[in-house]
Amino acid sequence: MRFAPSPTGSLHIGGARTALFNYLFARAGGGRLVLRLEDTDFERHIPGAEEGIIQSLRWLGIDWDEGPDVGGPYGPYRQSERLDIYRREAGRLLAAGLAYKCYCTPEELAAEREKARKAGRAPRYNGRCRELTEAEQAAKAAAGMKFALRLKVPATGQTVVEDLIHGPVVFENATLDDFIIMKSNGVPTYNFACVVDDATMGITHVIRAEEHLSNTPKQILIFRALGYALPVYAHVPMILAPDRAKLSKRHGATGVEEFRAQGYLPEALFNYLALLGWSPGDEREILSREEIIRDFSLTAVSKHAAIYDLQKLTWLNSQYMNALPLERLLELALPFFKAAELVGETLVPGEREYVLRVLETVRSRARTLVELADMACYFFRDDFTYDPKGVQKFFTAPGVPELLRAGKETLARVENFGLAETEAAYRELIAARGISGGMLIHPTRLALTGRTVGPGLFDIIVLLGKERCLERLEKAAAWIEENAVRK
RNA sequence: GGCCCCAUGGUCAAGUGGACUAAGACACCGGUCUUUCAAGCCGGUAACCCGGGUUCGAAUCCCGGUGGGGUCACCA
Repeated sequence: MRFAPSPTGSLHIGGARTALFNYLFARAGGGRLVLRLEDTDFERHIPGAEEGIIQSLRWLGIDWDEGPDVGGPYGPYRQSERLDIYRREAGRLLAAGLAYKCYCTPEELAAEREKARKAGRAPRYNGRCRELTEAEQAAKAAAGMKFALRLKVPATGQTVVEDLIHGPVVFENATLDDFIIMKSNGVPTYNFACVVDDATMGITHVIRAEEHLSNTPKQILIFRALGYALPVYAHVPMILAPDRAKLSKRHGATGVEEFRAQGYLPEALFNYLALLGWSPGDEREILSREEIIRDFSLTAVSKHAAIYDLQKLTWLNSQYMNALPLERLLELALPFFKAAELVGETLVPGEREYVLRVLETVRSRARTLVELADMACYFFRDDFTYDPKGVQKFFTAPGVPELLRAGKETLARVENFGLAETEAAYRELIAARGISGGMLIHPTRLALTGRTVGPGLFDIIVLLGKERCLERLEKAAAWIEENAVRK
């Protein structure tokens, strides 16, 4: 099987899901997966797109057995490097009389189409050049006119696509026209290059998005003309944006790279994408790569398009954030921590252990790595500000600075700075003052973190350590006095 | 518009003629836990597009509507 993107942009989740299904099918059935770049349109070619696509696929954990970057016995794997192969195959068709030269200009054809559209007819090529005599052809060639190659399509009969997901899909040949297989610049069109490659690369299964279903009869006709055996087709349903339309840039972040930047985990996206159009048939939703590979089957793929749901992806992401080994989470989170300048380029001795402890206490609250870095912020930096709403709520009562200093003194006296010890000390202070726990705990959290929400207070206290707690409590007390916060 | 595909809650999705008084998940709502916020746990609202057939029996099969999507390039 193969995944064949064109380097005209970044990999969006629709393409990623198609790649994923190819990958799953290959790995489940012991087949080979080949990555092929369809880069015959040099005008839409975007420099760097190929690298971006490869990077996105690898980040997701999808790998392939043959491709432009890893080589293989059927290379090259970029269509732009296979032009001689297409020309050779096209030459065969021409010689066999299965294709012919068309001297019509793009302008003429566009005019024809416009006329057909106005007349309410389907725009079809009229086959004008099909019956050109030798003499007429020679004349046009002598005049230096450029030509494209068209395939002779039978005017009658049917072409049937035997699709693994949809079953047989029948197309009337009469609805097709003599389409172009080689452009006048000597470059093949998509359908032709695709077929030649699938045939010469030994592709047995073509798994692609349903938008290609209507191309398939044309490709089958080319296969037959060339005399190659047909692959098995499976057209997977499309992924639609929440407005039910095909994915496009106006739908915001739909690229794999963007999800990555927003702090989604490859494990979560992999799992989510697999669930879009496929299910194991039971109630399991959180599945490992191995489970998915083991249970995946094309016949279990649904027929209808799916609308992706960011909320469910986010939920899955949070599930993975909580279930992954801490070491793995650290690896994934580190780039985000570095970007937020919570840690430096390299971790100083002991820092790794500290970060792991932070992750452990914070991760159940974060749904993405971006949120994680944000929530971990005050464990690494002192330069936070106090949440204004929190200030209103917890810093305005009279006596708060004094209370915070009392808390400071209390903590200062704790010998063994552990969870039980610090809490016991604080509870004692609360009891001695005859106040409710919240009256001390909330201002303390705000003083220590700048926030009103977060992990349990004593988890924070212990993790920050005595020294920083005392500093921050004093700093907050002074801040309140300086800023004369009053109700 | 022609051709093609599709149709179970807002979304993903189980279901392949009787086990359907239609699973499960996300989201939403309520409760519980609690120093806050999450997480967790418990519970709730919510669906077979419509109309005809076939059948003892239809979410499931057939036909027709309707709706949604895709595609109609010397793009891929």
